[in-house]
Amino acid sequence: MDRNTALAAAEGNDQVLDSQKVMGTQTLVRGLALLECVADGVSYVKGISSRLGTRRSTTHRMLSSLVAEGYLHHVPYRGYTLGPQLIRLGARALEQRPVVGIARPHLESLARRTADTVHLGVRDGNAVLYLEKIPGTRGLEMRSRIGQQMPFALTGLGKAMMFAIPRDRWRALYEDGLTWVSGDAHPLPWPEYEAKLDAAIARGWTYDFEENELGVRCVGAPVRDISGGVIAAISLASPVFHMAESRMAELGPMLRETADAISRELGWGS
Amino acid sequence: MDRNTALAAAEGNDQVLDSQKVMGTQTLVRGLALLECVADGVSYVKGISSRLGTRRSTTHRMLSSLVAEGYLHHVPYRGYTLGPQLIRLGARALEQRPVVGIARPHLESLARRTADTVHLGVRDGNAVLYLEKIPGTRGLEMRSRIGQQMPFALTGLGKAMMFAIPRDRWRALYEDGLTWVSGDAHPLPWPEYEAKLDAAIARGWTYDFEENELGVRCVGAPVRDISGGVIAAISLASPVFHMAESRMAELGPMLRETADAISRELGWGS
DNA sequence: ATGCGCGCTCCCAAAATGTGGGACACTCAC
DNA sequence: GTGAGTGTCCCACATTTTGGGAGCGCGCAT
Repeated sequence: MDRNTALAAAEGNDQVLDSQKVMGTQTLVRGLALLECVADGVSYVKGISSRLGTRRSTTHRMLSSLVAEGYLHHVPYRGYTLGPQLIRLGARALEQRPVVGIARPHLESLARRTADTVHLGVRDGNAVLYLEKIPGTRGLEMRSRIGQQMPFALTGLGKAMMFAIPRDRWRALYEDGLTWVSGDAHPLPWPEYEAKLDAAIARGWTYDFEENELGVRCVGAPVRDISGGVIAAISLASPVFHMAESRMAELGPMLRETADAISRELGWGS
Repeated sequence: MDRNTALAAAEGNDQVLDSQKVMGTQTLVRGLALLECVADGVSYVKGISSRLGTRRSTTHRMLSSLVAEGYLHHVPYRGYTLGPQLIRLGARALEQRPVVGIARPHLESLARRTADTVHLGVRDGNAVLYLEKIPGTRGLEMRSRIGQQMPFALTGLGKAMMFAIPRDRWRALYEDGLTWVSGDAHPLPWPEYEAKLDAAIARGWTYDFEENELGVRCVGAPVRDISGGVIAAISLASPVFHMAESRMAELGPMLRETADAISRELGWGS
């Protein structure tokens, strides 16, 4: 089955075992892989079938089904793009996360008081997934978007969620984060990173000094649920100009209070 | 296959033939139906399998695959919810629509000048699908959300897109819209509806007087692309209090100009 | 203007894939 | 406790999927 090896190779990491896993749904899994493929901008049959390792006729069959169900949008001879059903389901998926609805008013209050950009994110594998964003009102827009992923270890959000991750896994996440970096980031060297994370845990909130995006600093804090585990994090971000170290130190407690208020609504400490 | 008839009925229009269509992807189509099922809040195995018409073991197999791929989130003995991959793909699907990115600055400008809620939507079957929303700054929040659907014929957005729909299909869309209405809407009777739509076409923008949501009025205008066809629409909405008829008449031309500016960027009239 | 690559739509035999029945351990709610 | 329902196996059967092929049409590049 060269298809499986191809898929495993495409996935890149420890998914090699995955391909062996839940068997009995080849068509379904292939269809989902096809969606990812289109999500990555591969919009023509040839590219898709070569990336999936399926023949043209098989690929066409799946494409037609996905188009018929509204998961793909199709313009003949112009290619395939993600369809309206995915927009709908994506919105539903957000609604179904209790933390989003509960956090929103708290985040709005934070945004009003600080004028900075507010984020809510959860862990998704080795990434942070943004669930909510309230743009700052200083006229300088962050590039982040709901549904976007960022390296877990190199964001204020991710570092706040590190609080609940066993120390022996920090290094792996840190190393993974380095593989994401483009030009405009200067991550800390490891020993310093670890030390700063320890300090953040003692303090109760995290700092990010342009480590992920040049010119942007942020402050983050973890959100916990009824089990006491960290299930999300919030952050405040702004251009360096508005984020002097002294101001960050003032924002920290505010972040932490907001995060704790959300946590309490989720049942934390009750 | 009663599942297919149910699906076809849910789709509403000429999809009845569809169920016979693209065969050879049963597992994929079932898996997608499963996602919709979970999206509708059916989160337990029993409910899902009965709605899909599949046996427990088959349902479990699909569920496990979807969880493994991140399309579903699973808490043992607590049920299934839509997963992070759908949030990601939903966001990508939005990015892949050129109209969203092109319209955004125009919509932001409109929002700043009017302080009302701005919407961008496209047609999705018999519904309007919101692609963008900029909340008004009058403190009164609309319930609408990106990714949400509304009855096509009963919204300012939908009526603006009616401009390009052959007159002989208006009635069907109107009737379909009536099947959506909850308590808080008073749709116009048909003859009046048709007359007002004619007037709107002559004028170049649409009005909606609380027909879809009680207490909310809106003004809409169509967006065209290079082909000249209407591919989207924009609208301004606010509580009745801020939407006197006189003000709506002033907003109309502004809406139309913004819509046309977006259309031109999409290649309209070039 | 012409050609070629590729997209779209059929068909069909072979076989790989998915199905569903059954059994057992476990969890949760009543 | 008890029972309904979930999570996890296994396996023989046959339905479903596969992919090769052939034809037509579109559009890009030369």
